[in-house]
Amino acid sequence: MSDPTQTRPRYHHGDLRAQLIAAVNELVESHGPEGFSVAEAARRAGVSSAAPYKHFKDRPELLRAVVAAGMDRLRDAMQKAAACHPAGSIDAVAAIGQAYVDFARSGPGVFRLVFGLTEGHEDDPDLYKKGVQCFAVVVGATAACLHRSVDDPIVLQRAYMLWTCVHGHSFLTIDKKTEGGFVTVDDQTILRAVSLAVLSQAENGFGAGQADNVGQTAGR
Amino acid sequence: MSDPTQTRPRYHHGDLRAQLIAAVNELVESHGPEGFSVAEAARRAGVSSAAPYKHFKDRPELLRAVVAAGMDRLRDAMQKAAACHPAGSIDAVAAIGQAYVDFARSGPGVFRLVFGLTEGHEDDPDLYKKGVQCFAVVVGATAACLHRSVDDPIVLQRAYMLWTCVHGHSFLTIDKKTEGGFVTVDDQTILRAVSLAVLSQAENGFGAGQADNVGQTAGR
DNA sequence: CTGGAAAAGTTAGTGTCGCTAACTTATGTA
DNA sequence: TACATAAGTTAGCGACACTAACTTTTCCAG
Repeated sequence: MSDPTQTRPRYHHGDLRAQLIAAVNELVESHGPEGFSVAEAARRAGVSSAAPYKHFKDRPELLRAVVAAGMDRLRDAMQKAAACHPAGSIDAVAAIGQAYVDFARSGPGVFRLVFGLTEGHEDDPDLYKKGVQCFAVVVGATAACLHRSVDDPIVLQRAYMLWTCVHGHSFLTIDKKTEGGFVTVDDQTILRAVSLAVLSQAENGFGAGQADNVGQTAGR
Repeated sequence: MSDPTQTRPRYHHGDLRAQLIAAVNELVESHGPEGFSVAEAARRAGVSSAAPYKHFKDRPELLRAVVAAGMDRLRDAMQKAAACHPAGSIDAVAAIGQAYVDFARSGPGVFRLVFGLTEGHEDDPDLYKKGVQCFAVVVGATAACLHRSVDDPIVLQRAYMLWTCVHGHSFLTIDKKTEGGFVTVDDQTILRAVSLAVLSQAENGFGAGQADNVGQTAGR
């Protein structure tokens, strides 16, 4: 009744629920977050404007389903990205960050829905759990990198710092705040620089040798 | 006709324009961004629901005015914060960051409006200019700190990195993503750590002595 | 002063949206 | 095969964004 991936054959007609979520995804990307309507989603799914309310209590609940699906995709993408690099490497951490930024860029509308808005969905325990799951990926990679436990306060703090930077970069890029030519940063540069800066402090002094090639890169 | 600060005496009744902006500010804080209506704002200002359209072309334009006022406040706050510390000091940079976070926390609705949404207002040249002005404050402090010119690519890049972290932290705190007890970060800690990490790289190796007291702080 | 243009407000009305109620139809199962 | 229920329908309500047409106030030129 709540898993959009498996089609439930006992349902009356098609899988309207999944179709509605897909429609909202499209609408959100083309008209911005909040720039959609239940009515329009129903229209695209070929049903009457009242039909969605058989599957979702109200508009926010439909939105929440879209957000939940988005968070699942984000978590999967980050896990997959980390798996491509040696456990405990800075590359793994940077790859997670890159996955995050890619997710934001490939679907700015949904990304904004997931993180930017608050139509009462931060109180939803399901979404909260998914959020924790996402953060857990970052924490895991951070812990491995620092050779510490996943509940070590230092690990949590560093993971959070990484998150803030990646999150901020994601938001600023999709908001086009980096355009105008006066800022030239590619993802690789910023992600590696931040990972290095945040993750090497707890170990020894700092990887001083790496520090100066950070400012050079420009293209991508 | 567009300056909400100076009252224009030649107008018919009161300064409805300013009152509407104020009303929307309140509504946005109490009902979330987008959780307001032109009609409700008019009601609060004591006029008919059609009156606002004598001052604003449509809903997005009213929104844009609110955003513009918010950006002005943000810029002023950052400038004021920086002025309390010696030019070129890390304290100045951290204070700017603190002002940014405070702005977000004191008015999450407006903050989200300024940075999170896209009801066509990133194309507005006025808002774009104000955005650049805000970033210029960060760039200025960064340049002073690094003893470099404000158009030095390294300065711009470092300023951008600072921005991403502060921006991300702001968003995650107002989204309550830091609650749940598993992350304990106070603003001071993260702001100083980030400023240090980002700003000391271009100079020499790194301020290694400071590196380890970063993880300790917990309360605020 | 005064007359008129224009600014700033009004009411009334349209189309859309969110959502509900009441009804109809298909489906799985006892 | 009967029937409970899931899944759809139409009709309708109240709210909202916005417009048109009208009224009132203010400013300013003569």
